[in-house]
Amino acid sequence: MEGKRVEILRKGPWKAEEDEVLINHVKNYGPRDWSSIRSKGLLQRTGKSCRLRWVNKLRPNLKNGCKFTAEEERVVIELQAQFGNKWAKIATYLPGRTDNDVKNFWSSRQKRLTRILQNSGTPSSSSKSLKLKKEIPGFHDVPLMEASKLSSSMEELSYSKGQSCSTSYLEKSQTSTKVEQFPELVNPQLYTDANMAQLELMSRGKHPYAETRSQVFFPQIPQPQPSLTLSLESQDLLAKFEDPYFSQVFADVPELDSGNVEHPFSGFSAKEETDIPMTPDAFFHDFPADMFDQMEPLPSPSE
DNA sequence: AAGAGCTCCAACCGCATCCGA
DNA sequence: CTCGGATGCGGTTGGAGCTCT
Repeated sequence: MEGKRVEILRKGPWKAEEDEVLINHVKNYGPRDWSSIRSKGLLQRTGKSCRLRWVNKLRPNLKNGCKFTAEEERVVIELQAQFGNKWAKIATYLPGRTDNDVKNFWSSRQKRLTRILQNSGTPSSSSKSLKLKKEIPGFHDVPLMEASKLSSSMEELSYSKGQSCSTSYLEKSQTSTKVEQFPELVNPQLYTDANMAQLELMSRGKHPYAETRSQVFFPQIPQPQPSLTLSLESQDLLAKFEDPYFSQVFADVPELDSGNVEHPFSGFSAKEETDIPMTPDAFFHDFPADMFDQMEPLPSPSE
């Protein structure tokens, strides 16, 4: 066996030192040449493993450890209905989220939905339903008049464990048309976690507000927001530009600078949590001319 | 307090696609 | 055109940590 070096391939959880090596590699060479990391002897990890680690954990501006907001939930649910299990594609619409995040979110949601539907046949069987109710503090305290806001209200209410996360571009673009404008019922399949919790209560034969009200109850989801009326192509583009890593990483990579990579959102995405320094005009200035062709025209102020 | 059950998520695997030689 | 390596993607799994009884 001489001449044939037996390579020990590391698997499993990453150590901080390994992360550091990986980050250094990306700083020097960009997010590519993953397999050279092993061939250079920097890490005993496969290129695939390195890439995955970078994409899912080390990439800048990831919302690691943050629960999906109600808005993100809605986007995932909507896009899943549209694209199917194209997690990578869906993830491009959710800044800071990876395909793995979306995939995990969806599968746990599916499990939960399955369980709820099963329990709906056996209302008394769900000791776990009680747990679910507990996961949404203040659930029973939401007055009926607030029901149409439930989806957004639950954004804060439903994630007892998750820290609050930064507002995404998507959310930001929609704050002026928050969900209170959309009380009407939409596709019942679009249950958010919060809605599912209500559904679960229903499945146990108990309306969340049954104690005080007798109105017909149904989970209420906001309608697609204006930003979602963009053509999918444009959204793709937006999502790419939105990715903060797009500029951050390449700014550090000299050999990639030749193209002078600069995206129209630079200066925006990095500060999206605080304020938007650009004027609306400047903001749209660099978009492709046809980008808004398929947008539904907003009513003019005079109307 | 302890054990069982459950959820979440990081990471692996296999297949598909891309791309350069 | 073809082949092989690199990369991307979606499905799956295993373990840590949490909740419930």
